[in-house]
Amino acid sequence: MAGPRTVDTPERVRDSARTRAEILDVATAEFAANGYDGSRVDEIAALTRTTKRMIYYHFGGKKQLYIAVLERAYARIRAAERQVELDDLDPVAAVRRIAEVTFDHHGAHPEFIRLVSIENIHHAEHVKELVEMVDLGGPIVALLEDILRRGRQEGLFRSDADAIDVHMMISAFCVFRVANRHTFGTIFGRDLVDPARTDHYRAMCGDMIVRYLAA
Amino acid sequence: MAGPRTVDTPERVRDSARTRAEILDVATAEFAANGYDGSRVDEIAALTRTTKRMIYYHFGGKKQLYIAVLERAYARIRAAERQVELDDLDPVAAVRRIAEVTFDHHGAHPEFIRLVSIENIHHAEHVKELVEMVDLGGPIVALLEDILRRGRQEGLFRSDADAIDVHMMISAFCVFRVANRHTFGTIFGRDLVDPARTDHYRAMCGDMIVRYLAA
Amino acid sequence: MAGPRTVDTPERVRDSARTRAEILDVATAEFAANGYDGSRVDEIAALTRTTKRMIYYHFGGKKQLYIAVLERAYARIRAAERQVELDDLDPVAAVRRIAEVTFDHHGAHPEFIRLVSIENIHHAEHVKELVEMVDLGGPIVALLEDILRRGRQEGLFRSDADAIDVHMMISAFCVFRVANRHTFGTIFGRDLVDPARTDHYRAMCGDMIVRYLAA
Amino acid sequence: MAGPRTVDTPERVRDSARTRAEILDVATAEFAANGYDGSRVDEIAALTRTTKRMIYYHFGGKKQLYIAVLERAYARIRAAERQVELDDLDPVAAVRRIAEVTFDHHGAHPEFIRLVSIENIHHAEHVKELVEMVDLGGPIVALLEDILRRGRQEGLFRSDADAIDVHMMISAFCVFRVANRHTFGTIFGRDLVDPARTDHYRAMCGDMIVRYLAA
DNA sequence: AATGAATGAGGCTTCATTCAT
DNA sequence: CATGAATGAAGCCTCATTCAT
Repeated sequence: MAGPRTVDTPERVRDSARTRAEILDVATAEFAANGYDGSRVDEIAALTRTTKRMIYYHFGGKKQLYIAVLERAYARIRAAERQVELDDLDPVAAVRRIAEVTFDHHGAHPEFIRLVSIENIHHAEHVKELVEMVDLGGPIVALLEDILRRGRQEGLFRSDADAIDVHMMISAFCVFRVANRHTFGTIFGRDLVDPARTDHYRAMCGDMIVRYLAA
Repeated sequence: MAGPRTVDTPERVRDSARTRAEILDVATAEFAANGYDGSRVDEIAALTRTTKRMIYYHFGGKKQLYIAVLERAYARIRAAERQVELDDLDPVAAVRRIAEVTFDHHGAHPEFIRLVSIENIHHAEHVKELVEMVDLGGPIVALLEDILRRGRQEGLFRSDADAIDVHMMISAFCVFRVANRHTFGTIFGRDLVDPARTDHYRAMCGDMIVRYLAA
Repeated sequence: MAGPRTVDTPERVRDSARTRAEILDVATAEFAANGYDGSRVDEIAALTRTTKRMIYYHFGGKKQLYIAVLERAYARIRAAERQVELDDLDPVAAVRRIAEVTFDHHGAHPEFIRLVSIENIHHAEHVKELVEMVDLGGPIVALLEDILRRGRQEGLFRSDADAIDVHMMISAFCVFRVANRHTFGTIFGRDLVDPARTDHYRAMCGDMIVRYLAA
Repeated sequence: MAGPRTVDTPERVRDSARTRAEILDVATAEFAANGYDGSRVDEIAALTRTTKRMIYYHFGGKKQLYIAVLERAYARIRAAERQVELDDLDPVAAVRRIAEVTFDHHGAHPEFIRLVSIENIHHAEHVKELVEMVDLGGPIVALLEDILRRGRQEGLFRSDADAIDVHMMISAFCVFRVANRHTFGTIFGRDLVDPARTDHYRAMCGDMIVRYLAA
């Protein structure tokens, strides 16, 4: 008699995870490229090795797929923030380091920036669902609060410095560079993500926040 | 005593212009609210006193209507920029004034900011068409270049200050506050456009650019 | 007091006729080019120096305009047939002459041929209306009957020769050459209306009918 | 005893093919009846057991459906031509047989003739696409060339006889009878496809080509 | 876990025609 | 005779989703 196929289940599971991941990859690219309404379930399926039915099987529908895409994208930037090492840096250098990490992450992940823009077009309705499950903002705010406290204690930072404000200013610069590169480039003839100018803008971002915070 | 209707624009013409304007108003709101793909020509027409057919008569189609909306929105911010008066201001005050005008315009016109975000989702393809007809960026750049030159001559500004960069930094702050208010507010629990915080952020924007530029 | 404008009416009338003629010219070209359903009232009007309103004023609507076009086209071929002179020709030469006149007329008026094709697509519904007003076929049939009678009497033509059949055979050849030139040319790589081959086909048409009729 | 369903084509596939065929049947009738522009996708769908959506699923659009209709119609006449058997016929009889086969095919397939007329209204743009994929004219021309060669060798046919010309003359007669029956019948009061006259016209067609070719 | 076929609602666009001036 | 604006019906097409196997 044939023995039971004990190895079977794990492989199926692994295939399942792989299928999910592949769908998420393609969907991320599509949603980032075309927006939510501009993306097509058919097209996403066609770019996958699986079929459209699988999207419904694994995710339930277009909207849930989009949320899953968003969740994974936010998870990745949280991971990046978690890996910043700045224990031995003085407050000023630490803030600059955070600005640079944000700058580089956003530069490296334009599709994430686009997803955030798309989310805002949709009044963040999907992120609202995410936030009920995960704390997206806590870590970076906690990090900044610690640095700012030290900086204020040492008399290096202005007394009204606020962690969320600082994060906002850094994000504004880093997000705008990527999110608005097309209109800005078209109108002003300057490509904000031109590699030749990356160092310039990274320094500019650091200068901006450091000078703003100076006591 | 004033006579009746001194301007002799024929009724027809006025009605036509009014119809166009009404469609543009509604379309601006719809496109800003739902994005390009998320907006419905039927819905735009329903919110108008005219019919769907008129949209095609006056504009030609959904895309051309969207471009017309975009054009009018950009025309308005150019008009706002043109009205800034800063002849008698010293360079530092002038830059701060420009930052504040931008800040206030964007705060007052969130639908414009949303249209710009939508444009970037579409890789600025429509703005590219606009730019072939109108110079959207020239005026503000010229204005800033003049101020920066004066500031550098007086030793007030850092020597590497660049007009387009300055405009970018100001825009980043002012655009982000409005464009990303939903995700930011959801994640960090802070409403960036809360009227109670408007003065704070306007000052923050001015500080940011003034300090960045300081020699 | 100003005198009455006595010369006015005649001019208006002449302009009216000219307007009608211009519309008919354009409409003939359009209907022949695109078929009835494929033609656009807007387009016809745009190609005219008048406006769309005039089409409705002068003709009543698209369908009536089409009928007017058809009527004028048929009137012209009747005129051509009327001008054939063959009193002094023997029956054989006369038949050949008629074939050649038909051949040349159809070759010179492809738009007429196309209108006839279009009419057949529409089951000749409009020609049926025309026929109630004008006798479109009588003249040519009478002409042929006369020739055939003489030919039979002289023992030159086969005894079962029939005028309508003869006209049909000639028409088939002359109409097909023009009406089906596009599919035929595409499939067989031969342009049936190539000027270099016109003489060849004209002779072929004459041979065909003369030999068919031979006793 | 016959076994049940010996061919194991899956149900799905058969259903798909049946759906396609049903749509093609209906579409052929509609396009032949109303022309391309006069036909309605909605109407075609309504006359089917499937829905309008399926037309787009299986064919892609109205135009592609029309091309598919055309392709099938041409495939059928090629098949008819292929089945002519005339190995043992002398050249004269062979040419007459070909004329008769064409005559009978066209008489039996008026919808094909109408499609060809419609194609010519559209300047054969769709047939041009077809011709890139299939050789529509080659077979019949090859057949005729062979017969003409034999006839010339035997001194039966005139020396300038050309295969494409012969095909054209036959086609002209057979196509005209069907394609122009409505205008011709209306104008001359004679129904060219009246069954009572079929034999007469078939013989007339044969006579025409045989006499034209005679040495 | 996978697949081709099917579906219904709704999207954008176009047309012939008429109205007000 | 002339004109720009307006209309309503209807056309073609696309989408997210589900069914049968």
